[in-house]
Amino acid sequence: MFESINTNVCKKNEFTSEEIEYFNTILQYKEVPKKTLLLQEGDICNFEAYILKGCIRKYYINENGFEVIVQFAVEDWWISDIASFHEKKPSKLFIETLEDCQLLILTPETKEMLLSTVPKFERIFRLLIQRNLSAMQNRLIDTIAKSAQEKYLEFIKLYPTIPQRVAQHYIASYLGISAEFLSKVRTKLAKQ
Amino acid sequence: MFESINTNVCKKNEFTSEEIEYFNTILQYKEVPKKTLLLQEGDICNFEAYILKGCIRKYYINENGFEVIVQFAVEDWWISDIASFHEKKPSKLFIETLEDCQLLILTPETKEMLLSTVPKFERIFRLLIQRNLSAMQNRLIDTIAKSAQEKYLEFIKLYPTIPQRVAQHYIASYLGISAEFLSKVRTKLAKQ
DNA sequence: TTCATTTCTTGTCCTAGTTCAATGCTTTAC
DNA sequence: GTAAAGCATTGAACTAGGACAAGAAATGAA
Repeated sequence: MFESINTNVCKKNEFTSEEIEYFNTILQYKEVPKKTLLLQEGDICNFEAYILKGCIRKYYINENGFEVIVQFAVEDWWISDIASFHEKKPSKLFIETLEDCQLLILTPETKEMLLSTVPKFERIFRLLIQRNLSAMQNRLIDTIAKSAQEKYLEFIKLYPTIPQRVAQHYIASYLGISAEFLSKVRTKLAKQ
Repeated sequence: MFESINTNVCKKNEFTSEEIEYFNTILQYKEVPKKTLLLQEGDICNFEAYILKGCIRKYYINENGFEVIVQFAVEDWWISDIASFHEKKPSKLFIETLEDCQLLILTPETKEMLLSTVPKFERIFRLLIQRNLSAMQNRLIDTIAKSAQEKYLEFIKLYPTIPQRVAQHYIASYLGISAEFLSKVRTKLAKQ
């Protein structure tokens, strides 16, 4: 059960087997059916979830009811609202399972225990956030500088498995274009 | 000279005066004239700069020569390409002073020294990145979900001092709209 | 003070992408 | 197995914002 998280998170063998074992005892296994809201606007996010199996979306609904998908997460990704989790403040986001999911959970308490027991994990999580920030920055740049078609091609190149798993209108919402226009882009591409 | 960085970075008095003093000896003071490139695409970013005085922009130029401003930074902000800095890989970004600047610099070496000597700083820098990530996420959402006028109003609300200091076309580039259209938005707002 | 450079504005025309509505196609739920 | 709901596609009409061009205003350098 822990193989994937151990190889993914503790990649470069900076950890002793005791440390990894401790890490594994800290994690809470959880199964969640599809279409479950793990977090709602206004809640304080009390988890960081590593996905063993399944697919999840994180999204924002603005004052006009307009929905923007902030992140898709599949196997071996983490999902959380970090700001809400760390600062214990109400989230502005929703997190919903799109498929039945198997998760490994850290809570604020267990994460705190982990970090104070094995401080080397600080670095792991900092790298995680850092990579997140880079990815978010690249996405912002693409959102501003690229056409709908370019964004879609970039998306399927970067996340080739996701289009097969999630409804197309979610991808449109992630890319910041209308579902109808994405459909038109796709038929145009198919004709070439 | 160090007052502002000490109150800003070490806010909650988690540090002893020796620790703060050590922090200050680590920082390198630097003056840079306006219109200086601190980082170019392809360089490895070797600094995290805290701005004592001045104004800086960080930007990306895509394959079509299209420019996107990723960040403005003024007094009491940090600026760097974190990904390039930490992973020592070539940057895709440019960083340029817009005014004469006074900076306090961390290099990979001095930061490493700081963190190994006073590990509590790990937390400070993690919080910094975390807030950065939140801000970037909000900006992405606004970029997708808001009209040009809404984005501009949001911008001047969030960063009221910046419009007086930087050329308008830079703000347009930050917002992801053309300079001409921003001008039209502004004249429309002025008429109301 | 002047000439040059950069920035801002305004107008015209154009297009990428939106909105709305209709239709058919897939899932899902009993 | 069928009804209902959710999805994807297509077309027609519309619009926010872009591209280009030309002039005005501001800034700066000598």
